[in-house]
Amino acid sequence: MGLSIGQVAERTGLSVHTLRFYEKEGLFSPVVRDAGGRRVYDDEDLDWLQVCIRLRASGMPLPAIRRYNELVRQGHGNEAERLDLLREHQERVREQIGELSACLDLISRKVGVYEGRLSGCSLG
Amino acid sequence: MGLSIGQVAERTGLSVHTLRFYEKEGLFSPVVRDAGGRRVYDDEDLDWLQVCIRLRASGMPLPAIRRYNELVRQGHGNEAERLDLLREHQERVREQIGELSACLDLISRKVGVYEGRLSGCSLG
DNA sequence: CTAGGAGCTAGAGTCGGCTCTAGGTCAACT
DNA sequence: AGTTGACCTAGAGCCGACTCTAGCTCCTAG
Repeated sequence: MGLSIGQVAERTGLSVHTLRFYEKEGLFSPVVRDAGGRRVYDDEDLDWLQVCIRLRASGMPLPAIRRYNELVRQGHGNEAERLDLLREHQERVREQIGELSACLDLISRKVGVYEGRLSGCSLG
Repeated sequence: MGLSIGQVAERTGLSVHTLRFYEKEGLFSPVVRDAGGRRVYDDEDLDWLQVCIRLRASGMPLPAIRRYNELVRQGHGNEAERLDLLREHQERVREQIGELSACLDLISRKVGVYEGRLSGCSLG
C-alpha cells in the first residue's frame, strides 16, 4: 500500500534524486513520512506522479506543473484557472505535434532521397 | 543575393548571437566574409539554416546536426552514414509524436472534465 | 571629423532540469 | 558491536543551448 522512494523510482523510471527534487520544487504536496522520516508514497501520489511525468514529457515547465498542483490542492473555486492552464498547454502540445510532423516530413523526404541514391549505387 | 547576419536573423527569427554560435558549433561551414570580415549569407546558407531550424525544433542535438553537416560537406561516399543518422532521428521524432499524442489525450480528457464541471456550476 | 550603428571575437553568464556529494540517521543482519 | 544498505537534507555541480558583455573595427551620415 505504501511505497518507499526507491520502489517508486523503480516503477516510474525516475531517479530517487528526481523524486525528491520534484517534491522540493512543489510538483507535489509533501509526501507522508514514516516514523523514521522516510517518504511513503500512496496510490494517489503514484497517480499524480504519472500525470506529472506525462506533463513533463510534453514539455510543461516545472513551475506550470507546480501551479496546477497548487490549484488542485486548494480545492474548489479555481476550476476556471485550472482549465486555462490546461488549455494553454493543450495548445502548445498541438503546436509541437504540428511542428514535429513538419520535421518528420522533411526527414522522411531526405531518407527517401538517400535510400534511392544508395540502391542506385548498389546497382551501378 | 548576399545577406548580412542581421538580415538573416530578422528573417529566420534566430538572434545574431545564435547564428554566430551555430557557426562556431560547426552547424554549418564557415560563412563567406566580405572585405571587412563580415559574414555574407547566400541562398544555400539560408536553405541549410532552415533545415537546421527544423532539426533543432524536432530536438536533434547540436552535435548530431554538426555531424550531418560534416558528412554532407565531405561529399560522396558516406550516404549510408547520413541515412543512419536521419533514420535514427526519424525514429525519435515518431516516438515524440506518439508521446505527445498520449499527453494530448490526457490533457483533453482533463479539459473535458473541467468544462463539464464549470458548465454544471454555472447552472446550479 | 566625429557620432552612431552594425558587425567582429573571445569568453563569461544564465536558465531549466536534473544529478551528484557529503555527512548523517536508522533498521537489519552477522 | 559492527557493517551494510536504503533513506534523509542541504547544497554543489553539470549539461545543453543559448544569451550577453567588453572591447574592438569599419562604414556612413551630419
